[in-house]
Amino acid sequence: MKQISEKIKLILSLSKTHSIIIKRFDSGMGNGIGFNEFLILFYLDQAKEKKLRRIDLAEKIEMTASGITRILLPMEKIGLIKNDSDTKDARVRLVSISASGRQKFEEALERLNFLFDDVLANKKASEIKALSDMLRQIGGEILMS
Amino acid sequence: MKQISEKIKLILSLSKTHSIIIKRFDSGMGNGIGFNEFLILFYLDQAKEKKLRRIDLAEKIEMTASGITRILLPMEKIGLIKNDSDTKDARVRLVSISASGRQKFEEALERLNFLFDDVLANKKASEIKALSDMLRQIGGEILMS
DNA sequence: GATATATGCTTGAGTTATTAATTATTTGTT
DNA sequence: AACAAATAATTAATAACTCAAGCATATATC
Repeated sequence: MKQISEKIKLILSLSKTHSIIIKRFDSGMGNGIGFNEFLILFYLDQAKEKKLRRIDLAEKIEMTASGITRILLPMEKIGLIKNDSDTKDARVRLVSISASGRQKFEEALERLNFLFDDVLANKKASEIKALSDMLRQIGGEILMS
Repeated sequence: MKQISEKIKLILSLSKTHSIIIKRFDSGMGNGIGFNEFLILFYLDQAKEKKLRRIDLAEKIEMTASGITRILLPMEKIGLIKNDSDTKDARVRLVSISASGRQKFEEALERLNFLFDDVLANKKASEIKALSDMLRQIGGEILMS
């Protein structure tokens, strides 16, 4: 039996759990939106009145600018987001969340919170925070390596 | 500013770090194979002389049977895996890793280990194990919820 | 102030996955 | 034994992304 390091096991665990979460989100509990659409609405909601450039959105959700163009198109069509031009830079197309987009987002957020209330019921707040921080750190380290 | 729960932050962290890992793996460090191909080779390597059914592979890597069919086709063509039929059940097509597949896998594994030696350099073994266990637990909880 | 280079975004083509339907075979029921 | 239901795998159609190229605009350099 080949010995598999704990580092590799970590990657496998992370990958598997990620797949499970995305699958669950996309099949029903996402309130009609996919996980990446949820992420977009999240960052737009965080930005509040401020608008985001497509390129910034791309960086935040680890997607290409091309992918952003394509995912935003139907989102605008069904009124989840709004487009604006930048007065300072004509190349830029700013994106902001609409009222109905914010509502849809908040509903999805609530469902996600409910699910994880159950899933993480036996975890201490400190544990959750520690796990979260560690994951972020790892991501940062990879980007810098 | 809307308050975002630690639970949601955890999902965001997990998702982001996952994206970063996959991106890094698929662009170069995977030794020519993609992350899902790596996962397939991993489980086949673990199984050693035992062969796996496509459906089992699908479950292990959280992919559909259809996806497995498509990803295995080119892998067989370039000789990373081998196909066999089951003597007991004619519906089944068993898959096993080839010698060259094992070599390719071990090279990718080594690179991944090197990368994470750096990335996790400041983490204790116990921390890594704890993180890994917690992620697996969460995945399990979601499946049961 | 003209020209080279960089940046933001979109588009066409290709890739990789999914879902729904189909085929082949096995298992269970009467 | 006959037939219904379940299971393993594939296929066709579709979805969601990527990469490479291109267009428009902005910035820097001479």
